[in-house]
Amino acid sequence: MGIEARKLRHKESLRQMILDAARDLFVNEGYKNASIRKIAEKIEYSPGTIYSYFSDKSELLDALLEETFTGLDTELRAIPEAEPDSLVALRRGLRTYIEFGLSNPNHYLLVFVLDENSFDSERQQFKGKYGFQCFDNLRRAVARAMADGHLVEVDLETTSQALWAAMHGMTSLLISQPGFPFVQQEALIDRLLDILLDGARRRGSS
Amino acid sequence: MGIEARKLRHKESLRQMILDAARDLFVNEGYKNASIRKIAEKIEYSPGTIYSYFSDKSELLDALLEETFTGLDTELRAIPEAEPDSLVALRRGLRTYIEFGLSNPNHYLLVFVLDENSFDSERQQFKGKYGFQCFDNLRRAVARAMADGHLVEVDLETTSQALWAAMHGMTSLLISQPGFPFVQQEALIDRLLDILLDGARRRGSS
DNA sequence: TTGGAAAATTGAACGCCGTTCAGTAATTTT
DNA sequence: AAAATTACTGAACGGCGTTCAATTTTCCAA
Repeated sequence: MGIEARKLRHKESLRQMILDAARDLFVNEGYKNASIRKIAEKIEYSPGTIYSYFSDKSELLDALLEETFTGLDTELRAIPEAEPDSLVALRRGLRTYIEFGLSNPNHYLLVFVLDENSFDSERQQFKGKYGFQCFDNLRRAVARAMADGHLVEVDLETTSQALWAAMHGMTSLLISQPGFPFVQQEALIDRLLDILLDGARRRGSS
Repeated sequence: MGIEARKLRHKESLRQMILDAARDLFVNEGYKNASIRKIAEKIEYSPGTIYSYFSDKSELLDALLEETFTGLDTELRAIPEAEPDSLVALRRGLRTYIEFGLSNPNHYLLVFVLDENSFDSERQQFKGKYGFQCFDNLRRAVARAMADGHLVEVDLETTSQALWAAMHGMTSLLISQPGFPFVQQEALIDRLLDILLDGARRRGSS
């Protein structure tokens, strides 16, 4: 059995080597510019070998996305446990989402923005999986803030989706339009959060 | 002189043929999948000919973007003249923006989302030009609503950028995540507009 | 009308790409 | 030691954006 185990360990380690090389190239040169040949050269194997570990280039991408987004999900899950005030927790969740995107711009864009075939709905669905998982965290945070009377109880799903859209917009603009003369980033994010939480807040108590 | 004019007209018409064929392919198959060879075949010329009218593939794209976005700019410019209530005008402008994006998804994504080289800042700047032009319309609408006392007078630029980000987010999510179980589109857009305009509104009068 | 210059167009060629697969090398089993 | 299984190679395929020498077409002066 030790032999089987070693073989398996070797396969695993090569698989990880491929992933590491791929991440480096995807992040630094973008998905399109990172060629299978370059990845193969980096790990000193032939291009063909990669295809016995991953069925195609986009499966490499999927594996990396899963790794990265699992991290965000963990971060988001921790917030409601650490923060008793549900409105503060919601705000922190929204900020965390944006900051994750800004720290992992390539990964973020690849999950939330279609740029390739347009069709291929099978894979598109899969790509989105991680996004939908993270969205659940947002929905729970909104639900809690509504239950606590902080937010007006307009349809939970609609409100959550509207907030997500706004977050996504801020994140993707900051990433993909670096040439635009944005005001100071922190102030801009705070202003959007102010507007959103104010606009969704239950009136009458203040 | 009539000869020169005819030659020029012919060059113009071939240029337009190329653009028409390119638009068709860019929109229907996406920028990446639309190859110069396919465009050439469509107009029954050789691939090389296209390069005596456009310096490269992305210049084709730029020309198409300019055509399309000039249309949006015109639409947006017309709103403040037609709508006396500045708050209603602002809302209509925001809606127009989203609807334009939804009607021209490929063009929208190509202007507002980077997906290619990541670097190449020269062209990135140029691509954004149209977006920035449209942003001016939003800023003017916000300024007017502030001047009329409808919105709280927090920094104009910051508020405008925050609203733009939210719009962009809704637009690009609806375009690029067709697999997500969104609630009814109209209701979702309205809810976001409600939240935003409520969150930015001057308090105390209601 | 015609000859030659100027302009327009061609299409083969270059160096990339993702992907496949017959063949070879390495390893394990018998 | 031979056979069988596994891992890996790298040439090859068809496609891409782009270039450019060669060719065709168009124009005007002689």
